[in-house]
Amino acid sequence: MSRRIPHAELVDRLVRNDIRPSAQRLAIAEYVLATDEHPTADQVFRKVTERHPAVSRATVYNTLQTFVSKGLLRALVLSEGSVAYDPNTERHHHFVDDETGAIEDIPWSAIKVGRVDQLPEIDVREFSVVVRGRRRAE
Amino acid sequence: MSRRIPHAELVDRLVRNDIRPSAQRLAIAEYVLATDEHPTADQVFRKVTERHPAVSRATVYNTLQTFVSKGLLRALVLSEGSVAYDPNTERHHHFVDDETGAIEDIPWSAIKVGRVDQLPEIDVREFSVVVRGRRRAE
DNA sequence: ATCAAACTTAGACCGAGTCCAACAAGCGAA
DNA sequence: TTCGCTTGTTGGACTCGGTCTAAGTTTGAT
Repeated sequence: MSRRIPHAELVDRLVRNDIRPSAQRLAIAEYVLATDEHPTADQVFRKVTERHPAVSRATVYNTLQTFVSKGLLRALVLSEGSVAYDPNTERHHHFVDDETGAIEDIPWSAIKVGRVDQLPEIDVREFSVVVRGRRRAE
Repeated sequence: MSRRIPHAELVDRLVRNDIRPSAQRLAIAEYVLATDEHPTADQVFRKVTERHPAVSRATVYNTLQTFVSKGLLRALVLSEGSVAYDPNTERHHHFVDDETGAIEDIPWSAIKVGRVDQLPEIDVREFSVVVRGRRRAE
């Protein structure tokens, strides 16, 4: 997976979301907006600096936060230890593999959840189901 | 909330779960098994050492892991930053307050979730709904 | 060309959590 | 009892994810 996104399209996505398309941000976007790996910030840092060694840690962290605040990424708090980033900003659920710790998306339609907005005392902003288990041997 | 658990009952719960009731473990259990605060490991450490200053950080972390592996606690990965512990080991969902970051339990019966065990390719060990939002002003 | 705002950098710093080597306690066997 | 093994505890060093800061660079508007 993780199709390559054409440069022009990346620039366009940043600009449309009010983010100046600096070289560093494009380098980060190139990886993180295309991946399906749910990387942590540090994994993004390592991956990006493979190709662009000059990009600093602070820039990666700042940029990820910018992307989240502009809606290009979601921050997930599902994995042990650190926050993971998910370029799939549509509603979906998550599966966490017990063996590997890997996070995968589950389509919204695959699980029915009822009554969440009828909870008294809570203004629901969002909700999702987190499933933990293991991949079934095929 | 957070009723005091009698000493004898604490000892009994540890013993029944194959955990030797050392003084340190009891000091930790006394707080963490009775609280409804969903503390992080470090919060447990600080709370316990208020009363028992000699207990070391390593012991707290070790003990919490022991308690989790023996089923006295659940480890939650919901809060920003670190793992939180929940003495409520019955099935329940969680609500994370956007403003305060506080985690609260939602009764299992309050939300209906369908079709989770019919997911192809996944052996489901557990699942729960995480709701994020804010407490409604009363 | 100038200047301010936005951006990036390296490295210091922080705090949560783990690791380790040494010490202490608990417990069964003789 | 004492011996010796296992289990538990300690504190300090260490790691690692992440933040902060001060200084330098780039950008875009004028």
